[in-house]
Parts: sequence; C-alpha cells; structure tokens
Amino acid sequence: MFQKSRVPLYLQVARLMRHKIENGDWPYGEQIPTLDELEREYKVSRITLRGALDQLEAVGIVKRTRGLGTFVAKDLSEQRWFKLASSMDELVRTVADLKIRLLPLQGDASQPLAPAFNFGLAGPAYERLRRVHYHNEEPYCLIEIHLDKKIFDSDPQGFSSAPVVPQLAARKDVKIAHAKQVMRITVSDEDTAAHLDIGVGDPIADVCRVFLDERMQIIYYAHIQYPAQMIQIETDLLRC
Amino acid sequence: MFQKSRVPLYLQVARLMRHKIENGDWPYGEQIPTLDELEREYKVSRITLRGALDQLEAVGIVKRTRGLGTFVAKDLSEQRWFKLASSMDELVRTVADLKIRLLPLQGDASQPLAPAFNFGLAGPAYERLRRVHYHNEEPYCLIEIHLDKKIFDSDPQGFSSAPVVPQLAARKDVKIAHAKQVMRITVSDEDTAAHLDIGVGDPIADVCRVFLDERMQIIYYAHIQYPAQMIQIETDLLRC
DNA sequence: CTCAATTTGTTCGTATGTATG
DNA sequence: ACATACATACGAACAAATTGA
Repeated sequence: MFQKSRVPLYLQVARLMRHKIENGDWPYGEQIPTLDELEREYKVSRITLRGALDQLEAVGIVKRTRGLGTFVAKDLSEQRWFKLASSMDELVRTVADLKIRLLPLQGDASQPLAPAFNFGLAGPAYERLRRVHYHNEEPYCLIEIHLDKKIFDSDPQGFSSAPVVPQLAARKDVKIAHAKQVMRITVSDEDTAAHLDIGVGDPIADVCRVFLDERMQIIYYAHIQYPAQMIQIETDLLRC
Repeated sequence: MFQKSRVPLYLQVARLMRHKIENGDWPYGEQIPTLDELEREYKVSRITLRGALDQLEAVGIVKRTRGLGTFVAKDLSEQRWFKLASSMDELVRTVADLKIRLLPLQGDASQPLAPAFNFGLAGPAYERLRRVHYHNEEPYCLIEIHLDKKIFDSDPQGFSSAPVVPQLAARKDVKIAHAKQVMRITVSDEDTAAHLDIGVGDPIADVCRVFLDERMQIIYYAHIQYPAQMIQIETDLLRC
C-alpha cells in the first residue's frame, strides 16, 4: 500500500493521521480508532503504529493513556492562518493584521539583485534586508527583501523594524505602478529549514514579489518562503 | 544538519540535488560536483550519496560514468507546466490548451455533495464524474466533479469525454454568476497517490472550485488534486 | 603505449533504525 | 518483549573506467 515511497512507513502513517485530524475526520478532543482497528485500516503492524503515534504525541497532537485510548489533543482544523494575497489592498491588510516579530539576519547589506523571473529593470542600488517573521512565537516565513536604496535611506529605522509593504503603500512619494508575484511549491534547503524550524526537504511555498515604478524600475523585490502547509489561496475567478 | 527530519538521509540529499537541477544551479548537460566534493558539501558518506544518486539516475535525471563523472541528463528547469488560473478566461484557455487524456474512474454516479467550504446552495441533483487527466502520458491531476444533473443530461456524451469547464463556458443557456476556488497544500492519501503515481504523503495542491448560477445555486463543484511540484501561481496585484 | 590523475563503483565491519508476527 | 529480517549510515580501503600528458 505504501511501496511507492521510501519514506519510513511510520512517518507516512503519521502524516495520514495528521491529515485526518486537520480535516476534522478525527475531531478535537475525541478518541481515535483503537490500535486493532488502525492495524486493519492501514495494514501495518502495531509497532509501526506506535512509531507514528510517538511522532504525533511528541508534538502534542494526540494524548495516549494506557487502558483508555488515544485522543486528539490539539485543534488543527483551523491551522491555516496564512492567506496569500491576490491584490495590493489585501496584501497590505494581511501584513498589517499579523502580529509579528522580526528577527533580522546578518548578511551583506548591498548585494546584486538577481530576480527569479524577468520583470522590470534593475535600479542603481538596493538595501538588502533578511529576516524571519514570527507569529505566536512560531516562525512563519523567511523573507529576503531588496529595497531601493533611496527609499530605504529616507527612513532606515522604520524599514528595519516593521514590515516594508504597508510603509511603501502608505507613502505619497512612492508610486507603485506594477506589482506582480509568482508562487511555486519547492523544498526547503538546509538554511531555510533551520530558520523555519522544519525538516530539510519539507515542502515550502516560494514567493517572489516585485514592485515597479512608472519607469518600470524595480523598487522592491522580495523572495519569501513559507512552510507549505500553512498556505491557503482563495481566488474569485470572475473578479474583473 | 539533517536531524530535524526522520526521512532517510539519502532521500533528503536527493531532494536537495533535484532542487539544484530545477533551479539551474547544476545546468542541463553539465557535470555535477564529484563525490569527494559532495561528501564535504553535505557532510554525508559516500554510501549515502550513492543512494541519493541512485534515486535520480533511476528516473533519468542524472547519468553516471565511472572515471568520468556524473552529469545532468534531463532539463528540469522548465518543468513547471501548470499555471493555476486566476480568472475564468485563463481557466478556459489553460484547460483547452492542454492535450489531455481522460481516465474515467468508477464511482457512485450520484452522491451527496459536501463542499469543502461554504459558498452557494446545493441543487437538487448532481452527476458525479471522477477522472484522471493526463498530459504527455503522465498523470497530472485527479479530479472529482459534481455537475448539475440537468446540465449533464443535456449532453452526457460531451461532458463524459472532455473537460467540463470549456463546455460550460461556451454554453449560452448556462450563466455562471459566481466562480470561486480555494487552494491548499496537503499530503496525498493512498488513493490519490496511486492515481497520480506519487508517494503516499507527498505534497499535493488541493483545489476546490465552485460555480454558481444567478440564484446562488451550485451548478459545478470540483475537487482537484495536483502534485504540488508542478504548480505555479502568478498574480498581478494591481489587476483591478 | 604507458602512466598518473581523476572519478565513480564496490566491499568490509559496525552500529542503528525500521518493520513483521 | 522476543526473534528475525532488512534498510540506512558511517569511514576507510580498494577496484575499475576514463582522460590527457
């Protein structure tokens, strides 16, 4: 049943169980099926189930009591708290609403800009900001920003201590003429995994976002990585 | 370096290597670093590298020759051939452009509709279509459609043999008043994995798409699953 | 043609992890 | 908890193929 993947069986089972809990198939607070039932359902041995449940118990998702059963101990059905914005207004609102803590990372302040996709012209100089955004003490994205040096220098304090997008949108002297972003699903490398506290090779959503001024020059370029599980995208197909 | 995840080391390394090739860090046709260099880079043993390269060679991504080196044998830099549509026009175009083969799956023809998100009202009766879409002989999505029974019955042949969306959009007697979709990243279960030829627990993009008529009644509801790696989403943040 | 350098492939011993019944 | 089997991972040494001097 699981032969296609060489990931250890107990991890695959753990992921399926977690999926059931996120889906609400196994509701918060209720008992999950007994080991005998799970053996039949997944066609795996008791020890494999133990490994899977060890994983889930270690992060507090289930609580096991001998003689009683295993119960869902964490509500994962409302876990997805990050909606990828599809318009500038929404983007500003999303970022502003988040209570975040910024963790600045060291790095060369000025570095050449190498956009992941062709859109706009590179400007003369950029300030490079690299940081981790936190939400509820949990890292939720790793972001690397290239901000036009002139704009950054007009308020270094502000841009260094809070999300950049709302500040840009609020300024009268900065005109954003074009704004595009591309999202892909990839896997995390060692560096990203360490900062987001996930495993190397775990899926991440990789977002590249670019703002241009009227002369098609790049004033803001951001490369953002989110753990993929927390991403949700809503689209109104008839918006225009 | 890889302790966070309990996925076998050689698989994690294989994923990172694949990522490098997709990224163009290791270009098509060129030699990748030698085993000695890779040992130092990833801090793993030769045997682990062998396992990782076995994986990649088995699917033809690299070619190894003793005494010569290991070379990138497949161009993965342009692999992302599925763009998730963000408007109805784009959706129709995307589906129409794809050369697809449909693999109908058995299933109860009529089944109650249980939308994954609250939007619109359930109609009186639906035809349920479940199929795999192919592209270049490779499965690229598993789709389950609930189509208003009246509409289906007006052209059962057509709806059973080709993508539904373009047919719906082309019809003068069907007015789509609202169209929404939601995408999440989850993991595949056994059934999905088997149809898409991926591993259980591999990341998938889970899309729910709903069309309503003027009376807010659901005329089309689709639940679609794609392997996550092939998804790309482009957004113009200033479209409106 | 031969030799040396380079590079992948294989083997051994050992330890630990995974999985079944 | 036990007996068993197989997979994963390390380090080190050795073997075999390719290239170019």
